[in-house]
Amino acid sequence: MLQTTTEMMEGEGPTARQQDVLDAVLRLLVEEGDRLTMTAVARRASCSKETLYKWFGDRDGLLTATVQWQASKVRVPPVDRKGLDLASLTSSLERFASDWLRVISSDTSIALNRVGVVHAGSDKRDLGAIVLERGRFALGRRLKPVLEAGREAGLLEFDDAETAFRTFFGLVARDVQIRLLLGDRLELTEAGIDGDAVRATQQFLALHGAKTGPKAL
Amino acid sequence: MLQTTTEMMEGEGPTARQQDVLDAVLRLLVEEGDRLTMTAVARRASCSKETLYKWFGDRDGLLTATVQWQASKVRVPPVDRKGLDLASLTSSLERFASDWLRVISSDTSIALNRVGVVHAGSDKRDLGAIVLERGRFALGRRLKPVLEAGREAGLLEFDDAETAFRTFFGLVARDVQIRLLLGDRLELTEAGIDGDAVRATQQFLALHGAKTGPKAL
DNA sequence: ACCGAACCGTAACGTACGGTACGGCTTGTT
DNA sequence: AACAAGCCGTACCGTACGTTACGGTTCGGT
Repeated sequence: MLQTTTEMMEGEGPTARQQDVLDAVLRLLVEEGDRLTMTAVARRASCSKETLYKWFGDRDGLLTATVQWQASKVRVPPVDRKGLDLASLTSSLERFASDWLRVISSDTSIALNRVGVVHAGSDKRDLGAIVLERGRFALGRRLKPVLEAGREAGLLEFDDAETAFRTFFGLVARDVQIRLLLGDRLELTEAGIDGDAVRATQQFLALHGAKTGPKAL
Repeated sequence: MLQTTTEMMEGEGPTARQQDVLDAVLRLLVEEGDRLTMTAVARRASCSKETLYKWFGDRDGLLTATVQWQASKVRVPPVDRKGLDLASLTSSLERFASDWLRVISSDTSIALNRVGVVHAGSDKRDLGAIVLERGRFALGRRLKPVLEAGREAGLLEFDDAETAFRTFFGLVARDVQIRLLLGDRLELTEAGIDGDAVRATQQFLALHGAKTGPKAL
């Protein structure tokens, strides 16, 4: 409720102790869903509620900080645009696909997306927007340069990178995310994920691969 | 809380008056999200809370009845498997795709899916399972016979109908559902939906269309 | 006309939880 | 040693909401 800087809002990230608290929130979010209480957080993190409110302002502030904290932990392996050939492009796409599948099927991602969906349903749209921004849109920003590099190298053909990305997204995610969010017990094995990544990549290449030479599959 | 038949649980569907109540819940769910209160429902539906509890048992019972009621309203236009050629198959798929896009982008669907996601996050997994069952899985059951008819007619090629359906699902829905659930203002015009349906269908045919004769696109 | 069932509107109850206040402990500073 | 700051644990407050209870009204059956 306080507009005045309640800490955290400022530049530098959370302190080590605050990170511990946020990790506790994350774990609790996985276990309890959105009905976690401030009391439970305080108990789990071995801190007082007073401290929680001093650091994060209110419950929403705590959840927001948690979402951002988790998002900041996702590291982005940069893609080298040099020496791009079909093999390296293929493996890049497969890599993106399997990484993404692993992310969206993780407990934390599911819990965070649930929180985002809940908040998007209230008037507080912030959390949903953050999850979207750090998830789906961040992925798009990372992948589009790869697609465009592929096009410049004559390996891919498409008009709009955004549209091409969305096709790739659909081929990779399919019904996985909505099923997991709705509670479907969908067991994704390592091998299954890798297989799906290969399949999605091949399908994408079949749709957008340059028609020069014999296409794979 | 009552285990004894609290009405509704039995065979016949809700009475006309009960349907009015459920429609009110639906409207309220669209407006308020999951934070609708029993008091608000009673006021909106012009009925007493006592009646709500008598008819639906408790809050979850009311929500469950609402989800099932909405799901039962979706009518299924049967697909004729006779005289299947590429043109009719294509238009069937396009029809499915545009119908589906219209459903998942509707206010009621978004609200209902949000409720399902929320409940899937609690221990009450029922609502999520129902939404999944009446949504994604119902679509699969409806579409798979069409795909298999297309295969028998020599128009499609695939090993597993389930896998083929999931590909189609991904090509149609892409990132639309998760974006809407997370609160993204995604304006889907009629023309845009129809265009996406055509695109998804063409992509699906490019991947799974029989290799006899020149393929479209 | 009378009776009972169903139902409406509202008031009341109990509880869970967000948020606040406070006493005591630890740690670092002078 | 004395003091201040920061924080933990706990008790407390106010409120929102699920649930129950009840008086009054409508309505179909006899």
